[in-house]
Amino acid sequence: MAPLPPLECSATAEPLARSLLGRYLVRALPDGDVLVLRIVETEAYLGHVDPAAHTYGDRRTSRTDTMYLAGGHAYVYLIYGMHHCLNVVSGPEGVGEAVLIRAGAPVAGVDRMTRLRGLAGTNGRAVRPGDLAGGPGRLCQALAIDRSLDRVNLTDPQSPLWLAVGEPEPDEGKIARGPRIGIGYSGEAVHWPLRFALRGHPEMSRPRL
DNA sequence: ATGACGATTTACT
DNA sequence: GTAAATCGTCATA
Repeated sequence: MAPLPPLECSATAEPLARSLLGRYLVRALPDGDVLVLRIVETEAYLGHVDPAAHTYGDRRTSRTDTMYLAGGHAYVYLIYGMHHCLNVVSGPEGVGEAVLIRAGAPVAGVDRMTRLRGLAGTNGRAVRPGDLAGGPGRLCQALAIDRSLDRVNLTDPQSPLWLAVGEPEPDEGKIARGPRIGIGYSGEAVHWPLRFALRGHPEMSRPRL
């Protein structure tokens, strides 16, 4: 699979969030296993104008510094003291925008992802759609993504985590949008329709679009 | 130095 | 439906 052209990530967050749908996230583990997820849900965070973004008002801290890198780098942070979230930095260097990867459909390495998620047991319980990577924290756990991958170059196939281009982009009609999840603190921005997903896809997080 | 809180998930009533 | 888990980050002092 071909890597995502770096130029595409210099787009602003909103169009990038749409164009990442249907693309592939490739995780090369230290032991050689390769895990692949097809991206089915994203959210755009618009930077200094966006009350929901970590970079609102151009806030610069040691954590948010990553969001000001050039588009195509990974921004990984810890949330609620226990889950990680993966973002694709967007826009040119110096602009604090990013796209949160909210859900993916398993393509390769399902067994390994199931174990990483702690759903392996022999206790016959079915793994239902969305259990593996239907949510930003689940997705990171399924791909063994943590802070050590912060600032990785996602446009380089040599990286332990990178973005690949596979099938042609989905039709606009297959893309649904709605308000973002979990940002109730952000005033008017609660209503901004910056969440994108492949319409009705079973692996997306709740509520489904 | 301290306190409040979060771009979530899970288990339980 | 509600609540607990759990800690780095950020603002205030």
